[in-house]
Amino acid sequence: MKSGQVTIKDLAKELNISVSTVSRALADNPLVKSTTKKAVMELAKKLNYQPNFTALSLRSNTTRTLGVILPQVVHDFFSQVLRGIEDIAYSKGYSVIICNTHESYEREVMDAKNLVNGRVDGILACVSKETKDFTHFQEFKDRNIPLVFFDCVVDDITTDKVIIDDHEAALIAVNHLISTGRKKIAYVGGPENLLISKNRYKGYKDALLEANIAFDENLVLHRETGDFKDGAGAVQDLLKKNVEIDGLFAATDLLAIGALKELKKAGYSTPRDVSICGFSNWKISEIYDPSITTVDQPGYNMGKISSNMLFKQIENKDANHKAETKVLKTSLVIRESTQI
Amino acid sequence: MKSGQVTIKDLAKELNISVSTVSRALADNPLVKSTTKKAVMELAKKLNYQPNFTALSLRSNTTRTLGVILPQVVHDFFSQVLRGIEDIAYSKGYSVIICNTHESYEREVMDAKNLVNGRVDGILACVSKETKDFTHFQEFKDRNIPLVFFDCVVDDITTDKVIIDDHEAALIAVNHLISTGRKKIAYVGGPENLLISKNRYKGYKDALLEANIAFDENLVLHRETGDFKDGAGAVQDLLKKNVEIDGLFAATDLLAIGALKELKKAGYSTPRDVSICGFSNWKISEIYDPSITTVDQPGYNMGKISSNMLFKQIENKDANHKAETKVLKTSLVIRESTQI
DNA sequence: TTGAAAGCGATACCAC
DNA sequence: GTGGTATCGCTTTCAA
Repeated sequence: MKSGQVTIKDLAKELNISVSTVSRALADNPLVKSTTKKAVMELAKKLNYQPNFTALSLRSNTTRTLGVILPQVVHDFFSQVLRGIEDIAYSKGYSVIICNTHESYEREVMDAKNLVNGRVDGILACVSKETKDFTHFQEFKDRNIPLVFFDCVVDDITTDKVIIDDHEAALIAVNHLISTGRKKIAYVGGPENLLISKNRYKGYKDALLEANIAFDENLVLHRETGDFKDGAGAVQDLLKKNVEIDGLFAATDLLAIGALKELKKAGYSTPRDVSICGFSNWKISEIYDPSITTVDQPGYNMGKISSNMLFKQIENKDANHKAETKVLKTSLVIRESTQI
Repeated sequence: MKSGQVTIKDLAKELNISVSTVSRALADNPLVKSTTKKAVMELAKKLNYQPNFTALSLRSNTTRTLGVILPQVVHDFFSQVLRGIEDIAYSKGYSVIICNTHESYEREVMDAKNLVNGRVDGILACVSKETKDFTHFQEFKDRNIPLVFFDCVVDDITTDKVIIDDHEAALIAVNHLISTGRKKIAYVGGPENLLISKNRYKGYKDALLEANIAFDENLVLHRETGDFKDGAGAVQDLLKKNVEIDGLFAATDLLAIGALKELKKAGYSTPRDVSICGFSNWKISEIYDPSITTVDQPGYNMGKISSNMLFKQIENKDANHKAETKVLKTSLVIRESTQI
C-alpha cells in the first residue's frame, strides 16, 4: 500500500484469499461464492480501492483516452468542437487529453510525438497554420493508431476527415451582401496558404461571378492572421488605395470587427455605408455593437461526428477501414451589420 | 509486434540478444559493448521503436502527466492560465490532460474520479460555480495525490492555493471610477455564492466607504451568471427602479458590455453619461466599441505559479509539505469606457 | 469455488 | 558484458 494506493494484493492479504479471487469478485464474476464476493466488495469500499489505471491500460492495451490536437482553445469554434468530442467520449467512458499547439509547428510535433507511444487509443487533429510538413501525423497511420482530421486537414494523408464547406458558406454570405444591393464588396482573408482561406476566397469570387459583378483585385486583401488588428490593417490599406466599397466579406469575425471599427474611424457607418459579414459566429459577433452578420459553423456537430468516426476506427482496428471525408453544411446568421 | 507497436522483445529477438541488453543499450548504459549498443540503436531507429508509455508508467509509478480541472476553456483568463501551466509542464517533460467541467458539478465529480486512480501525477483545479460539496477533491488529499487550487478555491481543503486579490482589484477599479468624478456607481455581479464574487463586491463597498459615498442597496445587482445577457438584464432592472447612475462596476467584462449595450439602448452614452468598468480584461474588452476599462488578471503567471507549486509537491511527495496560499496582484487597464 | 502462474512492456538486480 | 528473473497491478487461463 505504498504511496497511498490500495492494490488488489492488499485486499487479498487482508482477507487471506488469492488475488485471482479478489479480481474475480470485483468483476462480479458469478463463479465467486457470494459471501466471498461480499467480503471483498465491502473491504474494497472500506479501503476506498480504485483499480490502478496504468495497470489496466497495460493489460488491455487500451487507454480509454482520446488525444485531441488543435491550434487554440480560446476559440469559440474549437471549444464547441471540443464539447462535441467530449460528449461522445464521456458517453463511452473515455477521457480526452487536449494538446493545445498554440498554432506552433514545433509544439504540434512535440504533442504528436508525445501521443504516439501508446498513451491514447486514437487521435483527433486540426493542423496549425504553420504546419507544412506532416510526417508527425503520418506516424500515427504507420503505427496503426486511429486518426481523424477535422477543420484544417491534411490532404496527403489518407484517413477520415470532417470539414466544413467553406466555399459554399462564403458563396452564400457574399450572395447575401449582393442581395441587399451591395456591388463593391471587399474581401479580407486570413493566411493564404490555408485550405480554408482558399475556399472562402473562392466562394467570394464565385458569388461575384454568378451575380455578374466584375472581380476587382484592388478589393482583395489577404492577411497573415485572422485577427482583429489585421482587419483594421486591411481597411487602412484599402483606404490608402482610395477605392470605394459598400460591402465587406471577412474570413473571420475578428477581421470583420477590426475592419468595421477602422471604417467607422474613417467616417463610414455600418451597415449604412458599408455592410459587413464575418465568418464563424463567435460570441463577440453577437455582442458587438452593431451585431455582426456571420457564417455559423456547426462546431459541436463536427466534434460529435469526428469522434464517432474515430470510435468506429478504434472499434474495428483490424478490419481495413475505408477513409471517408464528411463535409458539413453551415448557415448564415443575419444581424445588424447587414440589415439596412 | 502486434497492433503495430515494436517492443523491446522484437528488438531482442531480431538481434539474438536478451531484452536486458536491449534495455541497457537503449538507456546508453556504459556497460554495454559499443558494437552491441550501435546495433540496437540502429535497429530501434529502423523499426521506429518507441518505449511503451503505459509500461513505463506502471514501472515507475509516475505518468509524467498533470491533470487540470477547470470550468471552461473558452475563457481568455483560463486559457492564459492553461498556457502558463502548459509551459511549465512541457519544460519538465510533462503532458497536460485538461478536464473541462463546463461549470457542471456532475462533470467535475466524474473528472475527479477519473483522475484519482493513478492516471496523473498531480492535479490543478479551479472549482465550478455549481460545486458545493468537495469530497471528490478531498479524495486527492486522502490518496496523497498532489493538488493545487487556483482562482476558485476550496477553503475547507488544506493544500496549496493560488488566488487573485479580487477585493483589492475591485477597490482600485471603483476608486478609479470615483476619481473621474462618478458618485452614483452601480454594482453588477456574478453568482453571489462564489468567493470571487463576494470579494469583488466587498471591494466595491469598501471603495465607496473610503470615499465617503453612501452605499445604496438599490444600485446593487447580483446575477446568476457573469454573462452578457445578465449584464443587460441587470440594467433593465435598474432602469425599472428609476434610479440614476453615472458609473457602473461589473464583476466580469461580459456583464459590463451587456450593461453598456442596454444603457445605450435606453439613451445613455458611455463614458459620457455612465462610465463603466469590467473585470478580467478579456480580448473583447479591448476590441469593443467603446473599448472597456477593466481589471487585468495575471492568468499566465497564475498558471506558472500554480504548476510550480504542484511540481514542488510532486518532487517532495514524502516530505510533509506545508500548504501555502499565494495571492496575486492585478492591474487596472484604463480604456475608453471611463475616459471622459 | 479457488489458487497458481503467465503475461502486458519495460527496468534493474543478481548471477556468471 | 550479458542473460535470467523479479517486479509494477491487474486479468485470465489452467488445474485442482
